[in-house]
Amino acid sequence: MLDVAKESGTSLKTVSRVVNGESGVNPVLVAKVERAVKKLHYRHNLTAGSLRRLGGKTKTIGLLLENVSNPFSAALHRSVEDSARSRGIDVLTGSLDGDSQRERELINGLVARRVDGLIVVPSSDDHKYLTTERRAGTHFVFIDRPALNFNSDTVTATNSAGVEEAVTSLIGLGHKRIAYLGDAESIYTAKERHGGYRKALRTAKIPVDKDLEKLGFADESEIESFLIGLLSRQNRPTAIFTGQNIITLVAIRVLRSKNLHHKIALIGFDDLPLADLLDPAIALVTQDIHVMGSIAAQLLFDRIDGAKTPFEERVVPTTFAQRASGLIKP
Amino acid sequence: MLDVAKESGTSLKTVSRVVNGESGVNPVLVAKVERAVKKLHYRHNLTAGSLRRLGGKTKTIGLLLENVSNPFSAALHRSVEDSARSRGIDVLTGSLDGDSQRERELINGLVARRVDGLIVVPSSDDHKYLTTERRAGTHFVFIDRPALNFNSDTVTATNSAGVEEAVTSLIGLGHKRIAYLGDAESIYTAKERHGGYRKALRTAKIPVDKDLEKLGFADESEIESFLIGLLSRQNRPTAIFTGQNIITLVAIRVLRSKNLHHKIALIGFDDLPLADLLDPAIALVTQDIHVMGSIAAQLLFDRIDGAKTPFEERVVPTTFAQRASGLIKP
DNA sequence: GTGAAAGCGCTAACAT
DNA sequence: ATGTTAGCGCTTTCAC
Repeated sequence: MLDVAKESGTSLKTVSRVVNGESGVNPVLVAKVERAVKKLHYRHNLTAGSLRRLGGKTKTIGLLLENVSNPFSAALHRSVEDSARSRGIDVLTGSLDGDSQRERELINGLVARRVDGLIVVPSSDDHKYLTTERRAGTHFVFIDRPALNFNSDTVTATNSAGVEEAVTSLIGLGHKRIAYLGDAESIYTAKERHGGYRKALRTAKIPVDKDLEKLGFADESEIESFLIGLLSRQNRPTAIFTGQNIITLVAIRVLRSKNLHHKIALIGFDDLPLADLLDPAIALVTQDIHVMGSIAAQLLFDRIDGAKTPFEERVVPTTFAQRASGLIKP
Repeated sequence: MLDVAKESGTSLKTVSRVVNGESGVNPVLVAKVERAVKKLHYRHNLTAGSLRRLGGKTKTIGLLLENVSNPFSAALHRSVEDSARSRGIDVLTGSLDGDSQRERELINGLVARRVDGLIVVPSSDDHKYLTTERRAGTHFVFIDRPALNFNSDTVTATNSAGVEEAVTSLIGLGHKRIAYLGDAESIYTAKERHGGYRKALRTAKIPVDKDLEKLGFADESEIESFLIGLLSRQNRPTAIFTGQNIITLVAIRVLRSKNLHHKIALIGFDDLPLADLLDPAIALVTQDIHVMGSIAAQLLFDRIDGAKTPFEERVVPTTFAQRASGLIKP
């Protein structure tokens, strides 16, 4: 910058003003500075600036996802990126893969980079350790699932109500034996979704049959074998609700292989590309990921801008995309 | 850091040594410093460090993709993230959406953040402007398509050979009227893929029928209407090759709506989730995205480490996943 | 092995 | 409207 000042015959501060587009600089000097910038191939150094800048903002946020390559995470990423870009903020991303150790490592790393804030799909089950980080000035917004032992802004979907609506529709068609396959209840969303299933049964006064439920699978083959067992029973279910997209995928495959895909109803949670092109088209309860991401970004930016309001817990409605597989009668 | 030094009764430099895990520090002092760090909630500031550090490395790279939420970009992102993580490097991402203006803006922004290097799926058709940036010390690796007017390391797939193989297999089944729908030839990969189609025809001495080809569509409805026109002709094609996944999707829908999905062969380029579950299962030519990403990351890290070797053009083989839709006979 | 001083590239506060 | 000076938090160099 000093070189540019010398080359243009001005002072360091004037160069700074021009480079930052501040108003109130003589156009003649602006032109001189710009010529020198070009000549010397000067590139402004943003990181050096944030060192001294008031508030020390780096105009960078962190986004910690389950896995940047899964469709849910990727869509969330895009939504956050769009909100961030409109404010000139860059996004550092990372995949946690459900690993709580990695969550801590990545958060520490991003704090060391002095990100202005973090949007996190949490992988750990205790976030007390963030209290210190927040005191040091880093803001946190949780998305998809809330933090534990740590109060913060949170964006979730109506997991329970979404499942309840879909299962109720199955009951409306006359189904009484509805299987439920989901993730382990230790996962917040899985517990919520299962709760919605149970609530729908309770409302319809259908007793819970634990043999029709399974929560938590080690891998795809375990899903498959449970389903095969379920379908080969005397008194097999007439409908299946799958609480997560990999489980839905396996269910589609198994139903096909048993040639039951037109006989047994199926509704899944989470979007699935091409679901409407399958035969039968697959009914799904989906989340409005774009809205969730932009709300999370907005909450974070408000905190970064100094909002001192109480933490918010925003809940975004799910959508029930009813399709042929959800309309099969018992 | 000075506060920590005071608290621990040591000097600033000793704190720096401890915080950076340098060897040759008295364990007693290390313990003292660590106690003070805890007590004062000290957090190391990485960005300040890179200001003075030799070589000025920020341990950050930029990754510019078509759109972080599309499956190809997302998979590439994950692959690069994994390579970067193993070297303690963070990744700043951005979506270009085919906008060359945005490409320049984002690259300028990332250079201003002093990323050590960039991996780019280019959206512009002239990269001469990067020459200056490279001279300033930023390294570039291009992926999926090469840069124009700018020599650099590049990772691409065997677009042409992949299509050629698939079209040749159609010819082997007896197809002579094979339609080709792809992106505009201004896009490198689209041109390559179309070239593979033409080559397969030439080898088999099948004359090109321009009525069976269309390159470049404004939107999905244009794809749809072209296909509908194609299929309602007297002398309609017996097979279709689609050079990109959105076109493949539309083709699947149109073939179904005309009830021709079991009569006309279809092979598409790029992976499509659930493609094997459709009826018929869809044959696809796919890229090994994971390998492409890790090669790109490796090339970039080598440059960052100072490699002065000539620029490399690495080509990763595609895979032909033959399935029912590709086996339909004329 | 440890510490003091200089300075990375920039912005803030205060002149002029 | 423009310039000067101090200092952000750290690493480097070099002296002890």
